[in-house]
Amino acid sequence: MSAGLPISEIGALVGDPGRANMLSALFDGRALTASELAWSGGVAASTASEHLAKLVAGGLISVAKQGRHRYFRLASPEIARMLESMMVVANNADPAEPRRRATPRIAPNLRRARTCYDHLAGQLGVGIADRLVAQDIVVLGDEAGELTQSGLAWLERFGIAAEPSGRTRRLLCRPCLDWSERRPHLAGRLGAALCRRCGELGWIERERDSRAVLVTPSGLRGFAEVFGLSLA
Amino acid sequence: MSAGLPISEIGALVGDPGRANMLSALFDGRALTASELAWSGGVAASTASEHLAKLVAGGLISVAKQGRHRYFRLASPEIARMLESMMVVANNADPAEPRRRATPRIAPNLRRARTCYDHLAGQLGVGIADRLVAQDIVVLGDEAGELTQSGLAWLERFGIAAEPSGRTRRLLCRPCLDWSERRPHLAGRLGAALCRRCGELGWIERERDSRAVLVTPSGLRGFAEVFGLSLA
DNA sequence: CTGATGCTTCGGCCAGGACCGAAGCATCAG
DNA sequence: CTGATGCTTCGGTCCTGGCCGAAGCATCAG
Repeated sequence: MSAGLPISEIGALVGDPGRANMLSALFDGRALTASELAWSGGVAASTASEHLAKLVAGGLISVAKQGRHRYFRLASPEIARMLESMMVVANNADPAEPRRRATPRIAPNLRRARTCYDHLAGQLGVGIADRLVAQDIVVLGDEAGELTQSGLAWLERFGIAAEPSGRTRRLLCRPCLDWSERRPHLAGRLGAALCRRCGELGWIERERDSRAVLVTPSGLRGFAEVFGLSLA
Repeated sequence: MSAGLPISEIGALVGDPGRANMLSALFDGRALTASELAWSGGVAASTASEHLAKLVAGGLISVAKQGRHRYFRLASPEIARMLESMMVVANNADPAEPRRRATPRIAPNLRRARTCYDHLAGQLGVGIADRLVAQDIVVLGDEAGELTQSGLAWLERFGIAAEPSGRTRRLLCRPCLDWSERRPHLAGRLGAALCRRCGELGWIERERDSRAVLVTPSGLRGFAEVFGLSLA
């Protein structure tokens, strides 16, 4: 019911480097403790505490206390969507300027495979998207993607059941510009389902305290057999 | 190719009230002069000039000089998408806090009908969306909408041809949370096409120097006949 | 109980940046 | 040419807000 914040408040919340780094760290949908976020933000614990209080007050993140830890997470998928759209703009912006001090370097394991909110990103995510398009399982556009008829069958063989209802609750398939690869990977319900299924199959494991995803030995075989991906 | 700006820079650009107001003024896709934007931002011309320079440097807006005027517009549809997603977050955020000084009051004509980037918003926009859903012309979800079979025929009768190709270049139909009505209206290619067609029919006219849209007398009849809308 | 750990509050420092008015250019009208 | 208008640059003021360290609470381990 409330009239909501002015849009500038939202911008200002994301506009501080420390807070932006914290939000980026939360972007994969996991809950992190205040200490972890202080480290992500590159600030002292006291400063981080102030930042986190503002983010909570602004409704961008929510908090759950558990023992002597406080776990913070993004407050809603809308927040993740907003951050994503801001990343898209940030990546396209300002082609002339010499970079001030952009992301210094991408850790190789992050570049290899990581999560992006609830789906797979990095070389793995982009590779999967490429193969699904090449095999005519999905047709991908600028803002949305569609599952082909044969794609539906393929998915069931892979162990992902067709959605029962809620046909438009959340977009089935959406391209998401990959931050490190600069090419789209799959988001939306399909992206999340693929990520979940790969976890069930034991093909991937999430690393502690990081968005990085580890491909298991059986995953190496699986991605090669099913997707034709050779993950160097 | 460039690594792009850090996301915090983007946030900071939107994070100033003056700049945010200017961007909101540009949100309907039109080009405005520096003076007009100074007024929108509620700052002196000199201050506005500095803000505009920053927005241009950050790639959020582009400029075209024409005589002794300089016309500014949003640099790309991605920017509009980003602003929209930020508005969604702003509207949902912070249900507790007493509003600091939100948008003081919505001008009645803006509330009645206005443009939102390239489609219709306000009571008119929401009303159209309601009717199209009620008449089973579109099915609307949280993130996307679909045109029904009968809807396709209806659209052709209304004078909107089926899209020839580019089936997924831009999302056909997308709900967009209406800022004043707090309910969705239609965006995407369909929203833009409807807005354009209503203009062709002479049902609506854009007001000068404002996002407000005027419903003409023939528009009053048209909206009543075709959509069953009585626009008080 | 005592001590360690996680987090927040407090006090104080400091820089960035938002702001304005006046002056300086550019463009157009006459 | 002169004067009006649109916009930017410059100089200077002011204050918000980010930052830290130290101290204060809470929670858990022993």
